[in-house]
Amino acid sequence: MPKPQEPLIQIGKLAKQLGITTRTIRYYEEIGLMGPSKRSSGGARSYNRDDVLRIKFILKLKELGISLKEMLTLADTFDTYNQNFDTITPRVLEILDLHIGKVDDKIANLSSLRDDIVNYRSRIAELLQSQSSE
Amino acid sequence: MPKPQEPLIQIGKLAKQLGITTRTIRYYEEIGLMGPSKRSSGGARSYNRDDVLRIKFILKLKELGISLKEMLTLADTFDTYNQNFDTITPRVLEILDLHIGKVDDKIANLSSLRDDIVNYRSRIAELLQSQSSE
DNA sequence: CATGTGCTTTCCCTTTACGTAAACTTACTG
DNA sequence: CAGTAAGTTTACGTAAAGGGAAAGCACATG
Repeated sequence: MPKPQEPLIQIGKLAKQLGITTRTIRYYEEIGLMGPSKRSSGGARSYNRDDVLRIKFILKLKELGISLKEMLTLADTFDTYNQNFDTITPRVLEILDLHIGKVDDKIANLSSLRDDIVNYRSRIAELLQSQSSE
Repeated sequence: MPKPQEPLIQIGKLAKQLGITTRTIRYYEEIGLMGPSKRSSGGARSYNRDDVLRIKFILKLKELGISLKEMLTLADTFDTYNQNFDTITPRVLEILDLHIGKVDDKIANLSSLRDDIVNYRSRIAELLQSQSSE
């Protein structure tokens, strides 16, 4: 039986929806971040909800500063993990912990830098203030 | 009179101290992030405390994800600001506010992503748990 | 049926932030 | 004085993440 009609979307619409270009989506497939996409009868790529979620996830990780290459090794591990659950999962946990640590570090750095900038800002604002009152 | 002996340092030592390469330091000068460096009689670059601070600041901004090009425009604005204080300072405040906003956004995103990862992690850990108890 | 729109692949181009090698000085050191 | 370590400039190379153009299908539409 034919699958219950999945909502499929074409690359152009998807790109517009995500605010990226079609090139980017094809690029992610090209380097193996996406796995070969299903095609319509005419050969056009089509994406379902899972595919969309995956791309969104990639974009999120990217925004975080994780490189596409790093994502690839993560993806590899997850794929392996699908095959023999027991042995590989601890490794996945390790990787996740490592990334949590990295994220924590980044947050801390950003916060401290934020403070620096705020201080800088108020020093300048004070200067302006004292000037105008003379 | 000769300046009170400033502590000067050569490029190699400085690079090692900062954990970067000499190429990087020369590159920052090359693109105008650093201004032409003073030279020893032999022509070797030498850096004082201010120079070192400046490079450290650059590295900090870089770690934050600000591109060298963005830093250049920031530097431009600050340099202009040194010349006619009154007119340019509001613009500097604007830029700083803008960057504070960006940093806030990044922190928020990272925090939410951190939560995602942590949740993911505990779901996997639970799976492992329930498996081993069967 | 011509035309337009959106898709396809292939291929070369671009930017960022340096790496790296070549060829040459300067300065110390045995 | 020969050697070596650290510096110099010039210039080409590289990895990452796509951009953009060319040439060709597929499908809808006046």
